[in-house]
Amino acid sequence: MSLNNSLILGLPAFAELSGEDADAILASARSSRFPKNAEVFAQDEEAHHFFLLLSGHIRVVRTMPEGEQVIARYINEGELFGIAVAMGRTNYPASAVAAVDCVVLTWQNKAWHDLQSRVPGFGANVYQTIGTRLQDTQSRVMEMSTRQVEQRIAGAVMRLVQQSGRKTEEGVEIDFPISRQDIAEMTGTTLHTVSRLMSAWEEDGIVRSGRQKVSVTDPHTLMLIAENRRTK
Amino acid sequence: MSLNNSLILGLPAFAELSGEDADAILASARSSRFPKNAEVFAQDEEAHHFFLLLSGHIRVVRTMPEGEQVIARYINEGELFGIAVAMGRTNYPASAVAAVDCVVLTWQNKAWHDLQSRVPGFGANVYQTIGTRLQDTQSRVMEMSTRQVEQRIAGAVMRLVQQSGRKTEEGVEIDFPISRQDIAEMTGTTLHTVSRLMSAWEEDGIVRSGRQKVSVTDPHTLMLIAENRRTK
DNA sequence: CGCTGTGTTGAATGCCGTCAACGTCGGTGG
DNA sequence: CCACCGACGTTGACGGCATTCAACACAGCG
Repeated sequence: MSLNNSLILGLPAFAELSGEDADAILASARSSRFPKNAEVFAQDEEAHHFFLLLSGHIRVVRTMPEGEQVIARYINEGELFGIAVAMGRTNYPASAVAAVDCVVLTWQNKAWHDLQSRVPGFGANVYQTIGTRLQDTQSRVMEMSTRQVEQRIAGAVMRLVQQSGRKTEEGVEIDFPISRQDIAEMTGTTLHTVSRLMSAWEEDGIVRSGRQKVSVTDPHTLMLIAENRRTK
Repeated sequence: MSLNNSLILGLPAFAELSGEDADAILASARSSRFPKNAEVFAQDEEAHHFFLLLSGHIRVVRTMPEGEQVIARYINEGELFGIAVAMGRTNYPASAVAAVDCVVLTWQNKAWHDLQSRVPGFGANVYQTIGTRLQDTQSRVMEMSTRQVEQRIAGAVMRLVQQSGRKTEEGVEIDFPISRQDIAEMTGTTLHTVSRLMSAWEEDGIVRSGRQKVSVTDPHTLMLIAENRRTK
């Protein structure tokens, strides 16, 4: 047996699943390793598969005709991604790139129906996931419409440490490599502005950051900045 | 019989539906009229119903804690809306307001399961709708990240006339009342900037507009502006 | 040891938001 | 009918935030 069912039994998408059903589901999946910066799938490519991230972090990126890139989201361990099939799409609307070395489960689209019928609550869970992503994206539109750059960057960094933070001796660190350019592509600004603001925050002891690395040492103040309630 | 099944038989969400099934589905629905500016449901309110717009236009609005508003989308005739139940949400994430006098079909959430099992392709159609809305929202994020205000406004106006346009003798007119403020809330800018730019476009013979009314007389040039390819 | 990717910082420009004032339309009530 | 009032629209002046342009520093890697 190649894959152990304990890989998926703890995940929300496969809650309430029996051990033997889990084995059957894993039998139809393929496990693969993607080294850092490898592309799991490419934007506009025909969507024949869907994926589950077992370990690592995936960056989902949309590229415009003129070449500008926007980071749609980061995928965390245990999340489904590339689920074009669930939305009735035939092509991937974005690319998925490994932010670090990753392990990924891959299914063919034709296994979708089997998963829906075999796993209780799978469909509901998936559609809730999509719904959550829609709400997150709407919130991002609101943030870009109503907040200025410093608040948006602070909010983005807060969200990253909340959902992918790792405690260290100097605060909470985003546990994958992330550049100024990446943060700029998440917030609709430039790497220059990100660099300037993060330098200022470092002066004030709010963050510690370096090459592709960001730690938050004073989450409280950073949250105040995100809400534009900081008392200078 | 209070509702005629021809009301819904032509709609994409109810494709491949038999006449008697349609009758049964309508029997579980309630039809109501909402005058202009009436609220169909309110943001954060518990979601007990979902809706289908039979006629009119609905504006979906999200309000921030500080009071700023953002228009998430406009709903056209024949579209489902307020489908929190399909995303596993218990509250509405936005408000829905009638942009003109509207006729709306309302179901209780408990009718959701019945519709899914009785109508072939209903589930797939709904999830495709949600998927499309997610992609649209992502595109909006990209647009706000990479284009400047004039291009964004041009793009928004083009989309409005494409999906809700009505031919008149002086071009294609958006067939519901829309103010400068509304357009600003769709594009993340201010009513002042919208007014200035639309005045300039009117000078150039690209649009004709007045109180809560916008007609596009030169769609080609407006599209060029949206793509930042206009030769001044 | 050079090269590429990443990060920092200064200076100048300009887009567009803010503030302000005024004009106009349409509905409403006396 | 007309006067009033609120919603909507226009336009000018000003200024600030953030981009743009530029130059340099530093790290990791082959």
